[in-house]
Amino acid sequence: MLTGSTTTENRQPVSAVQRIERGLLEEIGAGELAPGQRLDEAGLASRFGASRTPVREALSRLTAQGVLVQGEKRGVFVAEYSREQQSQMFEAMHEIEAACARIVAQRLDFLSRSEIEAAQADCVKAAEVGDRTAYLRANEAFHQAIYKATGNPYMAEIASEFRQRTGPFRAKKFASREDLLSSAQSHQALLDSIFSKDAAAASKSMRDHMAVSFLETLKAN
Amino acid sequence: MLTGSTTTENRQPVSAVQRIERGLLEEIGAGELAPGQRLDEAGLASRFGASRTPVREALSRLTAQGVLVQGEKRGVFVAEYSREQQSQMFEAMHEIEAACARIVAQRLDFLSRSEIEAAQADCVKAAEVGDRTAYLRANEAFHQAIYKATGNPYMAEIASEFRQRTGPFRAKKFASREDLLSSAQSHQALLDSIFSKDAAAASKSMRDHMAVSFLETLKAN
DNA sequence: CCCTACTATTTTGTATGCAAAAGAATTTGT
DNA sequence: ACAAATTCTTTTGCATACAAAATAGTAGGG
Repeated sequence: MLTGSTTTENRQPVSAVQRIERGLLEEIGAGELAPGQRLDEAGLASRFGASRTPVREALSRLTAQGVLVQGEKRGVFVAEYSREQQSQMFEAMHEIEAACARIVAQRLDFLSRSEIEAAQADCVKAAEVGDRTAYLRANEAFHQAIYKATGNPYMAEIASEFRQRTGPFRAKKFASREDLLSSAQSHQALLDSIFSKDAAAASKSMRDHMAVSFLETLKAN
Repeated sequence: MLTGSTTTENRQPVSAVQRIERGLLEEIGAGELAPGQRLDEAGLASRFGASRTPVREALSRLTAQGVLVQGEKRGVFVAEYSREQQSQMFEAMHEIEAACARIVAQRLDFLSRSEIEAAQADCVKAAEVGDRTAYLRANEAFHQAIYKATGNPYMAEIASEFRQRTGPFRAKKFASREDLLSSAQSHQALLDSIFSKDAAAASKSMRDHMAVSFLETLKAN
């Protein structure tokens, strides 16, 4: 969304701050750093082979982005959310995703349609062989292709950020091959409505998709 | 949105980082720091009576939030947006605001209705006496009351952040007493539809309100 | 006058040290 | 045995110094 990018777009050396920030984001997204877990400046400095200064800066940036939270007096923790908060986050996410679907239905062009279809084909392939890791990656790419097709970087960024935040608990619903196949099938229904260019239908279809997704996520957590 | 809060909720001393971050946010919002303007670590350190360390941290946090952007090789600048980017930002803002209106129409209760009405009364009062500063403040409070009424802090936070980002160029449309009155009147139409509890009408009404708002902003800039 | 090379200056990223605050452990008193 | 006080340790926020990178300024040559 309105957050700064941590991707290196130019050929600049990656600063220690960026390395640490990125490394932590990956660990949080992968569930290696659990919600509520405390992060330790000195330990991280040692782990990432840097001094406390860039560690502090990376931690501070991540608190500014809401990924980490600062304790009242001391300590920085991985943000955790109650069930109610998760539900509110999903609600907001539903709204954003539905808006994205509507916008895409209105402004779909040949290129973005192709990109979305390619991403869906990857989802289907990964689901059929029951490759969970590949499916998670393909699923993300699928949704990213939809965001890109909005042609609005701000919509794309908000949506991406919600996906990142909800990623760890969302990932738990993809336990079996059947789960993967079901998800990929759900995508197809969604795409049919988007490709119909009926904005209202696309929006509704995305809401339905997200609602099912949320229920499955609740069951899996 | 999903950014960390910079408000001090407990009785903790305000750190230099927080002071600097807040000070810069205020200056940007007030237009005292113009889009594209370069910020200078040493100058800020001197200005805020601190060393470079907290200045760097504050700047880094604000780049993480997208309020500032880092130059390719050096320098930190106030983020600036092309007309197209502003348009995209407004589009995203329209979606969020329309979603907020719909949610409020669905879940309005006595307390939130009262709060919104009180905020609108302040807008009307400020508009009638032609007090621009008071109107800007009341207008923000009005929109904040709507966000609060969603009962969803994530929706509220995204919406607030868009308002903060678009604030400087939006403020320019409130030049005369007539502008203020017109805006306050537009609010009333919006509220009628929200208070009707018709979610679709509320959503549409907010879209209309935002569309007019955007056109006026274009004219004033 | 323009271009290149060199030097000086500025900016950036980070390491280290220090003081204050907070928390944990130990000691003392009842 | 328990509570309060004291001491020790850890954490936090920040200042300062240093080295590397980037930029600006100057001199010399064509």
